Amino acid sequence: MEQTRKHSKKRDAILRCIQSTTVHPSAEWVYSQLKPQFPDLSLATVYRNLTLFKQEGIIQSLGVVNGLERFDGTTDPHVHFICSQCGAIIDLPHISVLEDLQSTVSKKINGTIAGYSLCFEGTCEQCLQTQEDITA
Amino acid sequence: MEQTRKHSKKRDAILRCIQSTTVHPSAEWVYSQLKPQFPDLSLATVYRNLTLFKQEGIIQSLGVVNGLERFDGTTDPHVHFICSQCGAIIDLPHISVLEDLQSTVSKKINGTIAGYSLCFEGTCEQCLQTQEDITA
DNA sequence: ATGACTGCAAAGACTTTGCATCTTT
DNA sequence: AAAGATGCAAAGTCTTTGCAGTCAT
Repeated sequence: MEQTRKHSKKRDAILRCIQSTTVHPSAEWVYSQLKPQFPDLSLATVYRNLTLFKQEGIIQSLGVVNGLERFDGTTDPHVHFICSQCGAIIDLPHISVLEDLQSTVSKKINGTIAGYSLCFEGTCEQCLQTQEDITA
Repeated sequence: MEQTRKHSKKRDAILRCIQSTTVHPSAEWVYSQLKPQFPDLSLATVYRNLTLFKQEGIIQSLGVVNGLERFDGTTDPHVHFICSQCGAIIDLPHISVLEDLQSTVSKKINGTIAGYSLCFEGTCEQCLQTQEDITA
């Protein structure tokens, strides 16, 4: 039997939550956002639905930062900046040069490319600011 | 008191191991490689030293793939390809276009950039081959 | 009603840590 | 000797899973 999807308010809320933020949240973050509205929400449900969305390809995983998997409500490949101090993940506007790279790369490895992730790492503006404050 | 580093055969071996392979290994992989040569080696030691090398900046972490953190004995930022089927991480020759991007990005975010990681994802040649074999 | 969805708690998987012991200097 | 390094096992974290109850169709 084919698995038929049923409607679920919590699932909807989880998806809406991740799609309406720019923080590239972890499961825990989504959970804590929705908990007030759904007092009986379980973290397991968040994990289960996030996994589901990933499989369906409507969200993407950005990998693990400081032990927590981070998600992106957007599915198209794009560029991120991760602050190595606070773990913030900041979106950067699409950089078109990569289109060319993609075809170059697929030829080089003789494989197929499903997507890419270009990630810069360093210290974000806010953390630089904080440092200054402390040093001052 | 300043922590003085002492010499350790196992540490040396761990570093040599990760520096002399192109597989971008996990801690477990390094452990299993060295275990025959050091029967009393502990996985904890591998983890501890890997963490140490990371802090010293002589190796880099490529993030978590299928639940396992993967390392690279090389520290300079470069491009990788990850096979989403088998988890293989393949090095790709440096792509110079990124130099320009880096400065563009640092201006955009008003932060400092320590490095980047450009990662393509898809199916590697070997896995494509395997699929053909199965389908055939 | 039927099958999917969920909460809860237990189980898992990977990594870290405490402590006694062994090594290096 | 003194201080770091290691093995072992226990503890931690994040994530997944089993199961019984709940909700959507």
